[in-house]
Amino acid sequence: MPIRILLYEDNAPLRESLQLLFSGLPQFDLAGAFGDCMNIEKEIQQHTPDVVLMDIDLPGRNGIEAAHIVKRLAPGTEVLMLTVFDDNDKVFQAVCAGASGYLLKKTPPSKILEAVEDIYNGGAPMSPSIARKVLELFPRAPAVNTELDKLTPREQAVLRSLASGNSYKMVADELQISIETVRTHIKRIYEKLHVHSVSEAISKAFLK
Amino acid sequence: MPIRILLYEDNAPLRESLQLLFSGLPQFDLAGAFGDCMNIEKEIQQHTPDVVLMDIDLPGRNGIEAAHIVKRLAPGTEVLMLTVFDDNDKVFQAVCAGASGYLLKKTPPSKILEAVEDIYNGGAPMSPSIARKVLELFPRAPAVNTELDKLTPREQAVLRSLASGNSYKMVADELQISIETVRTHIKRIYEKLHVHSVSEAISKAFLK
DNA sequence: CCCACAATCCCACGATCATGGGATATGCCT
DNA sequence: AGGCATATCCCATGATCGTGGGATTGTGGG
Repeated sequence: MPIRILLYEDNAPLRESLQLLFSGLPQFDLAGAFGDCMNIEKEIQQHTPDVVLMDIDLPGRNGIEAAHIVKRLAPGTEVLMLTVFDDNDKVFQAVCAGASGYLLKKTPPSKILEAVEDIYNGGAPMSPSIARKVLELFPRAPAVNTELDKLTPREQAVLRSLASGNSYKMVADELQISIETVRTHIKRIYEKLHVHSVSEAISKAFLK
Repeated sequence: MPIRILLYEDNAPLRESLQLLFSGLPQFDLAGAFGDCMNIEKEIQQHTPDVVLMDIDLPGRNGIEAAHIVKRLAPGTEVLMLTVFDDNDKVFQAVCAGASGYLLKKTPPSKILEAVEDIYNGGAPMSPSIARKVLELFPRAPAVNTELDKLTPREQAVLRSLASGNSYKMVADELQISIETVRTHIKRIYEKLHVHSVSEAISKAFLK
């Protein structure tokens, strides 16, 4: 069965060339191509696409809003953003809107086709520079981390393992040390963070 | 100038074949290859690599800890994780540790070389399935909270209270219910989330 | 009018955790 | 050489948690 696609792109020449591109290939079924997404609710419900190719900078209602709508109406439908922007803000908004892929428009057509198949198969195709931006969005702890910094690397490793839901024994296995050593590390952690349970330690170190 | 690389991989055959792979190419300079990262501080300072290829599952001190160390000692050095794990937890930890790339070991050698160049040039090479995991880590507004949504409002309140480090008794006081009720709610939470401890529940509901 | 579900409370038993003692070894700094 | 931090391991005891029952109330949908 071909991958059913909807395309939203206000630039007519680009839209038509993409249309042409998909029309020649049996593994794709371009169900529709539109210059704006003012009626996207109807179009989504009518065509039930597997993948939506979405430009960000659209007239009237932009691609970010549209992505939100798609994910609300059809959570299983994958949204692949296609845009000239690669600034942090746009990437962040797109990700929060539920997009699972993000390609720059300079991406060669063959890569776009590949990306559609990728995203349909559960992947998240991204231009390398976009992927980097996504990573940079993560609150990578540097400043606010006063609490975590009090712990030695080993203690941090123990706490991370606990935070992922492991028991003492599982931590011991994962870190290749005895359970007694795990217990000792945890005692130190409790002293340093002034807490008295695993969940309290996780809370102080990671959640706030 | 070639890209200077350090390699950490405990599987000797794989390590050696990667060594061989790099040694034949002038654009790469594999400065060292090690079976563990117990002395990584020294090695980083001595070789000042551009890129560190890091296995996650190493004996003694794992790749996550090592990535933290690398980024602390040499923030400009890029860390490319190479691993068999693609679970949310490992990916999250790697990202938080400062890794900028994440490849599954099944990745063909040619793609690994490409990824090293990508990461050196400011990209963030990731296996598609990994990229998807990274996206899923984001707190998406309309709720990727599939897990949290399974819980009733009261159960969510209990779990939030636990996540802030409270004991059963403290939860009971906070929510003005008896400790037995708290225990019952927690039992339901465990059933619904398929977990067996407070920290595991917190992990499933909030951290992933 | 039931029935399912949410929310509340109770008990008992075994498993796990928290805490207080220890101990040894290694490396680093002075 | 001595002090300090880190990391490893051991044991005992009491507190807390995890799990398996059971129970009552109110609410909303079929």
